[in-house]
Amino acid sequence: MIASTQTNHPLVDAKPAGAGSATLEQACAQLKAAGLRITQPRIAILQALLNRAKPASIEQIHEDLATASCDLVTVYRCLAAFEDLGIVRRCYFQNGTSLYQIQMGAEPEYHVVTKDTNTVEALDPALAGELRTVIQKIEGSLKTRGFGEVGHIVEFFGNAPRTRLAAALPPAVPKH
Amino acid sequence: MIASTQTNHPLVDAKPAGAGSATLEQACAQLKAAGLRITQPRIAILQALLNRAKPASIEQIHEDLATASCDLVTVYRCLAAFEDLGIVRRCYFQNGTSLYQIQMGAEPEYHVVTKDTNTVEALDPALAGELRTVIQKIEGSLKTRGFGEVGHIVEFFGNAPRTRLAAALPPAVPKH
DNA sequence: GTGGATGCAAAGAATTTGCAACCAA
DNA sequence: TTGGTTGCAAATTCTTTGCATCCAC
Repeated sequence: MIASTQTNHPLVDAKPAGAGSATLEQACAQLKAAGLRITQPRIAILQALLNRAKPASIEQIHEDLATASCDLVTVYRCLAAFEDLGIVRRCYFQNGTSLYQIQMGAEPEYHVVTKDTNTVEALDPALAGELRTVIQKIEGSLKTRGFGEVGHIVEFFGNAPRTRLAAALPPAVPKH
Repeated sequence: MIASTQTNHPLVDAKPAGAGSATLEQACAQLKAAGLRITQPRIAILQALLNRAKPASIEQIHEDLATASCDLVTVYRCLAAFEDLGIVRRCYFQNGTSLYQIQMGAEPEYHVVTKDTNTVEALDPALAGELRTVIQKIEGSLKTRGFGEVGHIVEFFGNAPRTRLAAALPPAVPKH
């Protein structure tokens, strides 16, 4: 259940790291390797994740399914399975909810979550690299100390414009 | 300075007022400054947080209150208020729950949460320093990019080294 | 055909809200 | 006195579970 830095799945690890962009095929291969079935809802959910690329909430993902919609419970179950396999990474949000993002064993990405709009942006690549380096050192150190299944959560937050703890946060004013 | 919030609470004086370590007086002063009242439940909760020093769940804090117990709802409300004031810092846990830790504007601490025992340990200080440095750079960069109220979440997870696991297996992580 | 997956409903858990009583300032 | 706080109960929201049905392999 952890955003492990590595996968344990030969099929995926064997893949040339060239991509960086996850594909539906890779994800399906991973499912298969784990003995899970390639079902219509799973494909639709993976598709939705791939389309977004950015972290999305369970609700958002469910809404994205549109015609290929399935039960919300199924989305929960599928995402849990995907997370176990390392296909998706879970991002923790300040209000306690989580967002899911396609990951596929690639290097973890770090981002800024904009609190008021609930959108996600990338960090400066150079700084993200530095961060990754430090995190790897820390995780290595933890493993040395004897910890198993080491993982981490890293999220940055910020407000894009103003917004103070307004009791009634006005809807993010989508374009008219 | 002597804005000394007079407390008739014996436990208060038991706490050493070391530099950098948060004290009940500081917390009370901060409450006062924000126009909030110094109530018995709030003192008890702050005390519990100070005694723990390490992140604790709302449930744990509530249990710690013992004789000075108050309603669980009050713990929720107080911690929310403390968080707004920066008196406590919230740590995000893998199962989606949060842990709270007294903070008081001091430098953020980073730790490892041991999944199986739900306990918390410090990181290697040197590595934690490196991490802090990178995070500060990133947050600075975000501010430059125009983000307001920048913040972050950083948590590491792992399973306890076997040696320690045998020692004590307290109630497992509150499942959710 | 078979066991894993799904849908639906219902249970649970965590957190919030409404409101009258209460008490710190 | 007075408005911030608390307690209790009920409501919400989010997530999980049970089980009969369904379908990928």
